[in-house]
Order: sequence, then C-alpha cells, then structure tokens
Amino acid sequence: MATQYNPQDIEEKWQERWESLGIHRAVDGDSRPKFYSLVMFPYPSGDLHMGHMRVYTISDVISRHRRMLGYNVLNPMGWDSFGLPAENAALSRKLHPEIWTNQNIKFMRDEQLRKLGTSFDWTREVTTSSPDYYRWTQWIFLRLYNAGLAYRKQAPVNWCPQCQTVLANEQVENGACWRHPEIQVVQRQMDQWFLKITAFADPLLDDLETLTGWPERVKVMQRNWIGRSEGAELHFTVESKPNVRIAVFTTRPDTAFGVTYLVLAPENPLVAELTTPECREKVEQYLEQASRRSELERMMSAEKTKTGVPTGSHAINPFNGEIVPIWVADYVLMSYGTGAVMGVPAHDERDFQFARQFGLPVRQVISPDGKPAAELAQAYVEPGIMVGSGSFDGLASETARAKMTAWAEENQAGRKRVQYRLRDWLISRQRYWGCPIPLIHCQKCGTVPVPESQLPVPLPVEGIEITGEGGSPLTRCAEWINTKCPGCGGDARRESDTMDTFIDSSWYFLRYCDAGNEQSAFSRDKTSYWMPVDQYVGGIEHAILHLLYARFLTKALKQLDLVSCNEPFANLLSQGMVTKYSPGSGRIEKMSKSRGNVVGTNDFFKRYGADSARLFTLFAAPPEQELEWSEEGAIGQYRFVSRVWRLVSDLVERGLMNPQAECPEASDLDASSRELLKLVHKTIKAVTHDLSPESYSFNTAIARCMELVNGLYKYVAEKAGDQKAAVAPAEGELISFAVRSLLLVMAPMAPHITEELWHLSGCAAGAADSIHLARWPLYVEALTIDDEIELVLQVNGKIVSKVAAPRGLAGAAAEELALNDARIQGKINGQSVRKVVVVPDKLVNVVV
RNA sequence: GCCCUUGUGUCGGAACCGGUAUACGAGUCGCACUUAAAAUGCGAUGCCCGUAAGGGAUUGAGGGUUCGAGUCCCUCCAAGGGCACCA
Repeated sequence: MATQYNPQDIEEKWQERWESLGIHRAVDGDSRPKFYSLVMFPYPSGDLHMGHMRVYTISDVISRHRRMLGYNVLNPMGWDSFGLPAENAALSRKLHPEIWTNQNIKFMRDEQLRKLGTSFDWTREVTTSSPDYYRWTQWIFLRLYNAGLAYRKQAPVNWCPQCQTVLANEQVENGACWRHPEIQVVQRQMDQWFLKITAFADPLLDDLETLTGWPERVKVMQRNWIGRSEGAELHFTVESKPNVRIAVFTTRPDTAFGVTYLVLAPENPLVAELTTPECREKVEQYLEQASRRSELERMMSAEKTKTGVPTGSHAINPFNGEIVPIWVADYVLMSYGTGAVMGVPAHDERDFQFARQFGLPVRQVISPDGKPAAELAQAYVEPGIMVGSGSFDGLASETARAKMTAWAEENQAGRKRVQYRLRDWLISRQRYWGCPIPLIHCQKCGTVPVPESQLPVPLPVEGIEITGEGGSPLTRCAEWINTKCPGCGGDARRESDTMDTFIDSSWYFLRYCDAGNEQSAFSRDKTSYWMPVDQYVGGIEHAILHLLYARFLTKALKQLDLVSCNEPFANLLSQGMVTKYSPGSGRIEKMSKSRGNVVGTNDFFKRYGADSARLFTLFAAPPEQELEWSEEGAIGQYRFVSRVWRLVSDLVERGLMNPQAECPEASDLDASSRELLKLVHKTIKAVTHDLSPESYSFNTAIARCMELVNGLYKYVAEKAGDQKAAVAPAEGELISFAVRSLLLVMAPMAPHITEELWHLSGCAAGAADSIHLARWPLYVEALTIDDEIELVLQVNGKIVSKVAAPRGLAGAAAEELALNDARIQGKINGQSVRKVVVVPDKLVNVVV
C-alpha cells in the first residue's frame, strides 16, 4: 500500500461523513459537563483568506479537544450579516443586499469554513439579517424601550460623510470613522436613539474584576473607556445674575480656594446668556471659529496653545466669596461633566497653561511642605498641605477633599459626584441594510412601540432602490413607511432608522443556545444550561466595541429577568493578526485584500490540504502573538503530515499495527523500547498541558508531536530497519500504542489525516466510528520520569562538567560525586571550598 | 505626555518554581537512494579564536540582588498597541 498522502482524497470525504454522523451536534441539557466554545462570527463579506482562518482554527482545536475530554460541546457559527458593505455591493454590482449576502454566506460556509475542517454545529446557524433573527432583535429593543433603557434625544453626534450615517463614540477613532480612517467625522445636532449603557457603568467596571479568564490588556482598555472618576460638583453663582448657577465638575475640590477663573465649553448654552454686550462680538467670533474646528483638530492642537475669550461676566466662588471672570474656551468639552470647569492654574497643568496664555493670576493653595512657594514654574498636581484655604489650612489635601465636599453640601454649594467618560450608546443609523427600529410615530399618540405580536417589522426587499444618496431608501418607500398607529388607528409613519449592527452581535450567543425557537428569542432553561460562554476567541479590535456592548446587553437582559447570567464570556482569547510581506509597501503588514498580500484558502487547501494550513497557523506563533505567513513554513507542515502518513501507512503495510493489543509493561521491554514508551507518555502529558486553557500553547504541542514522530522513525529503523527482520510481539504492540497515542493527541489540530489513519490502521471500531469520538489518552506519571538524569556540576555557577547520576540521589552523595569529579578538582585547584549548593536531580554548585 | 506589551541564532519561535539557553520548525551544508533530478531517509548547523583537543564571550544596553539571572529589581534604548485638553 504505502500510498501517497493526498489531502484532496481524504478531507472532503471526512467532512461529509462527520456531517452525516452529526458528531458535532450539541445536546441541550445533557448530563455531561457542558462547554460553550464560541468564535466571533464573521461579516459575510464574500471571501475569507488564510489570515481569517487563524481564529477559526484556534477555536476549533479547543472545541475538538474538549469533546475528546468528554464535554458536551456547543460550537456554533453564524453570520453578522447586516451592514454597509452589502449596500455598497448593491450599488456597484446592481445586486440586492439580500442576494449578495446570501451568496456570500453559502460560499463562506460550504467552500471555506467547512473545507477548513471546522466542527461547527450548523443546525444552530444564525443569520442576523434573517427575519427570524431580527424579529427578536426588535423584541429585545422593545423590552429595553419599555424598561426605559432606550430613549431618543437631541445631541451633538458623530456623522460620517462616507457612510452617510451617525456613529457611536466607540466607533470613532482619532476623530475618524473606524471603517475608513481617512474620513473625518463631523459633529451634528440630531435627534437620535440611545441605549442607556451608562446606567450599567459601575457593574461594567466592577465586574471586570470577576473576569479572571480575560487578558489584562482588554480589561485595562475597558476600564479606561468607562473612565470613572470621583469628585464633586461645585456651584458658582453668577455675580450679575443671582438666579444663574454654574455647575462645574472637579476631581480636586481641595483646590477650590485656588480658583482664579471659570471656563465654559463653546457649546454650553450659558455662553449666550452670560456674554456681556461689550464682549459679544469677540465671543461670537470665537464660537464660530471653534465650531469650524473638528474634534480632531481640537485634540491635535492640545499641546501647543490654548485659545479662549472672556464672556465679560463673573462668578462668585462659594468657598471664599471671591469674584472670578468667566471665559469660553474649547479646551473644555461640552460632552464631559457639566461643560464647565473651574480654573485652578496652580494645581492643574491645562489651567496653568491657559492662565499663562492670558495673564490670569495663579494662586497656590496646596504646597508640599505647608509653606507657600515663591512662584510656581509649573502646576503642582501632587497632594500636599493646604495653605491659603481658610479653615482648611494645615490639612492634608486628600483629607481636605472630603471635608470641602461636605462643606459644599452643607452650604448648598455642591455635592459629591461620580463622573464617567462612558456615554450612552447611540444606536440609530440612517441606513437601509439593518434591523428596523420597531417604533411608529403618530401625530396624536407620539412614539408608539409596534406590538410584540406584529413583529417582525420587516425590512422591505421589493421596491427598494439603493442609490447611495439622499438618506435611507426606507424613507422613500411609501408603502412601508406609511402605516397606522397601533394606538389610535390613525395615519402614522414608521421609524426609518435602523439599528447599529453591534446590537445584532450583542446577543447572538444567546440565540445559539436555542436557535430554532419560534416562540421567543431564547428560553431561559437553555441559556441557563449553556451560558456563560466558556471560551470565546476573537480579535483584539473588539476589546471595547463588541465586548463592552455584549456585556452591557447581558446585564440589561438580566435586569429584565430574561437571562440568569451576569457576564456572557468567562474566558477570552484574543488572537493576534496574520501578516505577510506586502509587495505594495515593501513591508510586513496585516494580510488584507486591499494590501494585495492575501493567501487564498481554496488554493492552499487544494495544494497542501486544510490540515497543513491548520498546523501552520498553530505552529508559527503562540495564539496571542502576531503571525507572519510564510510559504516555506506552511510547506514545512505539509512535509510533517506527509511524514506521519508515510510512517503509519508503512507500518500498516508491513502488518506491524496491532491496535487492539494492550500496551506492554515497561518491565517487559528493553532499554530503547522503554525509552519510546516513556516518550509516548511524556508527549501525552506535554500536549495535554499545552492544550489546557492555562497554556493554549498550540505551537509547542505540535513540536511535541514532531518529537514523537522523530522518535518513532528512529525506533522503527532500529527494530525493523531490515524489512525481513522479525519484530518481537511486545515491540509491535508498543509501536501500535505509540501510533494510536500520536493520532489521538494530534486529532484536534489535524482532524482529517488523523481520522484517515485511525481507520486505515484499524484503530476505529467500524466505519461509523471516528477518532473524534475517542477519549483523550491518559498518561502514567511514573512513565514520564527518567530514572537516570544528567547531573550538572558547576564551580562558582559556571558549568564545568556533566555526569550521569541515578534519580533521587541524596544531597550528600551528590556533593561527594561532584567533589570527586576530576574536572571539578582541576577547577578548585586547591582553593578552599566555601559552600556546596545541591539542587536535587539538577545540579551541584561548588563555591570556592 | 501617561499606561500596557514585547526585545533570545540567518528566520519563525522553545526554556515549568531563578538551576544544562537556543526544544521544534524553516533555511543552509553533507551523506545515502537515483543514470540524473525531485521527493524521501540519515547527519551537521548560533557567534569568536583554534588544524584539532579545547578555550572565550553571549538572551536590546548598563547596573543590582543571588552560590547561580533570558527569567527578579532599578535606569536607559528600540518596536508595537492603548489612552490622550475627561477637569
């Protein structure tokens, strides 16, 4: 036999067999321990490349390994299929988004993900753009709406001129749209829908502590994004208008005696009210100029100079009754705190810079030693001793913080306040290919929710013309937008905005638990059984976006008593990106179509097979690190699987495989056989450890498999190198055991070739059996330990000699062994031995 | 500017608690097989000095702790990422 390894002959065959046997199906409510393995579902853009395959490979290895460990594994897949590319494709190819999307899904599912050898349970496939999914997205929206967690307000929002829609704060990066960094977003006042994510700011922050299975850097990013700061809101009364109060937020109420001015954000409505006639012209000019500068420009100019103009009005400091001028400046943001700050130049770098710019006084109220410094060269931001602060003088500034806040509360001049950087989630989008917001606007009744029984509000497919201009096509679809009010029955209009697609992906993991349910979004029983996700794998780019939204929605659904879990993802693995040399730039860059450095999947599968592709992506780098695609490296893996193939098929041909036999006892074997037996047990131990969640070290797992293959080749050459030579029965049994174990530990990583060889070598119980139904092999700890070890002998920490020694040699005996060693004695050369350090079974260090 | 991560042969990368640095693979070289080549099998392969035996330095740089540091501590350099007028 010894046939050539030809992946094309075996891979599709097994993919079909696994599917028909249904071996990847998850069983609801099974008594085995459950394991929910999830990979971030893709947007069906049409064609995956090898860079995309990394995440599916990692997640698949984890899923397959868990099945072999005896878990009831849920490993589902679906499509995040609403989104802008479908509309753009419709525009450029004259293809309806739905048709384009469904074509892509079919190709990606059948020609790409299946051919990679993934073990998804396709009976639970979800497609977010399908009415039986978005119906429940709408239902969830209505539940949030009825609970007061969804609301509409007018606010300055981020508008992307390219996407022709608004964006959430999380979707703006460096002042540009996250989808195209070259397009600046612009601020617009608009009436928009928001979800009250800020109501969950504290749980979202605090529960990060419970996510011990998350990478620290993701948690840090979320912590920063939520940006909780504790401080006080202080109230300053306007001198000329005693009924107008300016509230400022500060984290440093202890510096309140150092206030020498107030600043309002240009967008603050108080500006118009407080600007005096003499200052009007300059202020209006300034506001005009500030409104023209984008957020990005405002940020970029941060380090250089500050701008601002006085309003002409003054405010009274509640602590000392002082009158300070009120300015307008764009270093104050309307969207954070109260849109007004107190200026304390002595103790805040930005205020110091501003004061210097405009010649405002600097007053020190905290000093390191309790004595005022002559003049400050820069702001003193550290804690210190209070000075020039009336009755608070002499206190430590940290103590004064609480005391002064309490004083403000007693005197109606302020209160304690916690401020977050996190804003509410803007979810309305002026786009067509998204989930319609299930609300109706009625002249008489106002905003009326669509009754749950009438869901879904369908996204019209017929009669839609996508032009890319003039707003959402939904507003031009008369038969859709005109409707009757569910309250009064009168004429009404549908809400034409659709939802941010991040809502679709904020609950898909719940739908997988109960994908076929036509009565509800998911049953509580099933989500309680499967949730939380035990291992989530996905890209770091969602560290804030998707992962924060999904956490929020889970908490909101828990509050509405629809699910019982508090956090959706117990463990998170953020895989690194795949890079490759890009001829365009001459640099190593992220693999992507636009950079022209992609490696196609089907091309590679045809030539080398999916197993080689999987092994290479696992082997070339640890999962969290960047991986550079290398043709040579990938072919190296093809060589490795071919080597395994030749080894096993040759043994089978020569009748040396006897898989039903028991593994012989170590005592019945000669030295080299015992060595192989130990190598097998060491390999099982190492791979078991490498595939555990503590490691997920697939690269070293494969290295261990390679070592076993090398050991087997060596052993077979020694014992059966001569084709005619008889192999002792115990040695044949040992070889069979070694091969069996090798196939088992490799099975999660290279599922096709191991399955084929499992059957070929007679390990399978029958045609309907599968290596992927087999149990993960166990190792015997005693057989992973060597009896004889190499003892390292050092003098003053330098290696001088190495000697063989029995395992467990006592300290005194080891010391004697070392001191009698000729080379050690040569090094000591008569000097007095000060000390001897013995590390049992490792080394002896002689100190002279 | 602040915070985080990473720096190991020609390359991708190993190294558990501080205890033989460079596992495994790629590349290169050699041998076997072959008429030949490919493929395959076997072997060698970090650097400097040396014909060799052998010796020396070595984990971004410098210092420290320790019998012993790639690993721990401090300073610095470089790359990557995050945050960035958030009061």
